[in-house]
Amino acid sequence: MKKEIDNKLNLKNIKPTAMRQLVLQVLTEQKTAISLPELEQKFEKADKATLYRTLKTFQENKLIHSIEDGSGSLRYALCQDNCECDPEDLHVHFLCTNCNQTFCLKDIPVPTINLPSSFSLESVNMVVKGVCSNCKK
Amino acid sequence: MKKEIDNKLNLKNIKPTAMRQLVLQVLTEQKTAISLPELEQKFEKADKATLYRTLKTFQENKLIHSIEDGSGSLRYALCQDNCECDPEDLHVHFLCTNCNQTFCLKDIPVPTINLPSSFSLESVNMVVKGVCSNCKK
DNA sequence: AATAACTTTGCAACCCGGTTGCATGAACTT
DNA sequence: AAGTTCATGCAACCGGGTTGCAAAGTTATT
Repeated sequence: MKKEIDNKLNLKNIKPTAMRQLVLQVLTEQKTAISLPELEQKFEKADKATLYRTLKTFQENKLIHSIEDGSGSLRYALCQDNCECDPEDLHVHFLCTNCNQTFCLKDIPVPTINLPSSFSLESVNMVVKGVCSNCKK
Repeated sequence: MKKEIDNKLNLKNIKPTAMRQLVLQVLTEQKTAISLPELEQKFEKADKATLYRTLKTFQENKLIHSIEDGSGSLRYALCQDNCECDPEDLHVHFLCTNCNQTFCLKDIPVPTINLPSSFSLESVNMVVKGVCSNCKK
């Protein structure tokens, strides 16, 4: 619903332009994390750079998070409601080596790592690769 | 020592060409995981494609492992002696956001993840980002 | 309502890591 | 020595990501 989309944007202090509404729409319908090229394909005609910058603003305002998907490219997915993208907020991601989809394992938080005390922690990227349930059959 | 280098190669069934000896030499001296472009710079004149293929054979023969370093590119480091690159053999990597070096945290194994039973596990890429001890001072 | 100031969009171009095709060259086989 | 196989070097390409810049759209100011 249009209202909800605008709401989400407003909540994160993102001006609701047409483009942004559309992109958020797609991200909302999307069950798996999506890459920029994939997002591009969801539109008839859309400019890569604009989408790129849209994702960037979304990420800066913590509406979405990104992960390196384990195959060299970035994927994006909506954050949980009160996610601040701090290490505690992060979950594990799963890349299916067959269908190439990336799943957010939202209920598997990234395990805590005991870094040497001389290292400081900012974020964690954890991607598990394997075969997903759809492809295993 | 030349002998040791050749030994390592032979042990993994890799024909010890001049190029391979040189690359293994560099990897041995290297304390942190190195990227292909970085490796290129270690030589006066060397072909990217050759280095690329050298790394690839090294990896196929489990002499080195690779990780997505958290900034979109791949880095390579020598495997531990009896590493088979199975999930149990893997360790956590650390990317310093300041000096951009990637450290193998050899004594921190990748934590076990309880995947939904419908998912099968092949490998794990875990990169922690933060500031390393050298840069923290 | 008109102008100025700022933001977003679209296009083109670029960068860079990774990768492949192909021809030459080295090493091993008979 | 001829033939096969494998390694190397060069060039070219691909694709994801990123930037500069000018046009279009918004918002603020008078």
